Amino acid sequence: MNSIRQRATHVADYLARVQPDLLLLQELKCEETAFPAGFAELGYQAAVVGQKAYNGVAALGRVKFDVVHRKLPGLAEDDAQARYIEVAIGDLTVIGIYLPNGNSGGDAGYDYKLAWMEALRARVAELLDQDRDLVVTGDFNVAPEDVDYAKGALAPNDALVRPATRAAYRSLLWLGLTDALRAITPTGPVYTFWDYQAGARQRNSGLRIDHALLSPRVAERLVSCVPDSAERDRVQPSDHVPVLLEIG
DNA sequence: ATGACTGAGCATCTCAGA
Repeated sequence: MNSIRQRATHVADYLARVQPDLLLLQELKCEETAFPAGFAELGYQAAVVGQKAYNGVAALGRVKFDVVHRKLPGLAEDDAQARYIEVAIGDLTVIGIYLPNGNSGGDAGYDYKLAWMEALRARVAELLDQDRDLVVTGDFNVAPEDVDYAKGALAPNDALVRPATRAAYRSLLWLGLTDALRAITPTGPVYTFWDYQAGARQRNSGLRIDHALLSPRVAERLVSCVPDSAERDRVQPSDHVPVLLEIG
């Protein structure tokens, strides 16, 4: 979801209703000091990586977790974009990402997206080499296949579907990760995002760009993975909906 | 073919989002 300060009650309602063990948030659009404090009284510990105006990620857990990284290893030392949080729940590593969109900033903006994806691939490879159990989830800003966006919802050369974007995404998957939503629903459109413009929700002109990728042992425990599309029809909704992942 | 919504910020416009 975008803009946590606008939608703190949406999140609180979701936590109370669904009671996830862990909730990963993206596109907070606020600094850490401005992150809403009220989730603690619902029993959730918060870890926030924020910045002014843009980006921002967080983890909310009712299970105890430790923060392992607040920046994606492998990026430039002075990279200040708040897009990555890596936490550990015992033997399980969970990475929450807000992957760069890549449509702004010209060639440099798109190159940054590809560099970010390569750094993510390298970090995931490192964790798999260590035999860690792993979930990588969040807003990937990648529609992996043509079925993953409605006709006309994106230009053919959009940074979310450009061949180099999809190749980078496949190189991540091919480390041995399972796309949890596609393991549950192998074919057909399943969207996680509908634009605010031009009646996109009413026309079901959506995208599948929010993913949950599982390492092999975690994939064996997969029970369900489904976007909560009803959240898109709330008052003042985010343009993204939550993706609920259940592992046994 | 065109236009279109939302939030944040040194703000009545620009930038970014996707």
